Amino acid sequence: MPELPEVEVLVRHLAPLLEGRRVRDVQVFRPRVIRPVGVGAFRRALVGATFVGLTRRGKYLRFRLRRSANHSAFSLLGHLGMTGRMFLQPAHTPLPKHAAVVFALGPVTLVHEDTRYFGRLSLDTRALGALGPEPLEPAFTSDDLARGLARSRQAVKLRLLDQSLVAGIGNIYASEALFAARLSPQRAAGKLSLAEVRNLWRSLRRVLAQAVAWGSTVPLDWRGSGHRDRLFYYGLAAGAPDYYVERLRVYGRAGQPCPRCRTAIRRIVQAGRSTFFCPCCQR
DNA sequence: CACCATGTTCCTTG
DNA sequence: CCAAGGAACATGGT
Repeated sequence: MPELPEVEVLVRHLAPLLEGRRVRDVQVFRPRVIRPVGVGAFRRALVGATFVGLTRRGKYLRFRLRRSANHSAFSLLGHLGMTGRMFLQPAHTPLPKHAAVVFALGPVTLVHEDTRYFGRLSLDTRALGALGPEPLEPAFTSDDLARGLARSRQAVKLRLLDQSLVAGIGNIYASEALFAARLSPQRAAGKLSLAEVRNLWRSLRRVLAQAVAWGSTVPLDWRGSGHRDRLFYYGLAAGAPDYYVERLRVYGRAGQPCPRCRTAIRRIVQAGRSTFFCPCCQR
């Protein structure tokens, strides 16, 4: 799925475009995507409501809506799963093949499309309660990370994927942060020294912040229908130069030279998922 | 046909 | 209680 940086950039893009728009209609093409179950209740809750805000929490998008000026706002949680996207398109334009849920907003339509339908749109926000701290917030300290890693015999890479330890890190940025910190993904989390944890904490924040900055700079094709590439999840805008493509340093680069020491990047499998690292730099 | 894929949840086994 | 592994979800790319 899009991880914290991709969701953050998407939220910054969408928030001002949604603000003040009223939901005229909701079409649910894939009922399994919505929570709680029940297309009727879902539509009744949303049709007529107005978007008043959009923020990110971990990998979730949190839409805020209001039914009228004297009603209090409520939340709609969005999660993009592995292949989900959200974008606005002009009303009455053809929907993508895998449109799961569509919000008619008058002149524009908000599309949640997802080829694999692992994503969710939910009026139940309890999932947020299970999330750990936001890694880019000042409140997230190296001590928080240390506590999350302490006394665990799990590999540090796997601990970083635990959303209750830190929210928003996925398979790509776990590998990238460990490369930046020069730590082996296979190290037992609880055996890292305090200095190593601090270093990982700094690397994690730097890698995520740089990815957000990069995604905010690169010209993206937000509608992106049909694009599926490694370019920050959405495709490159038409006509944009292609010098943006180099970005990830180890993820997906098995066999290629390490950007630091030229040793071949290795791919291993941890808990059924690929991890990429430099066996020379990362100890 | 084989294997791979930016995620989460649930189940079983040790 | 914890950890590990696998399956499920579902579709497409190589």
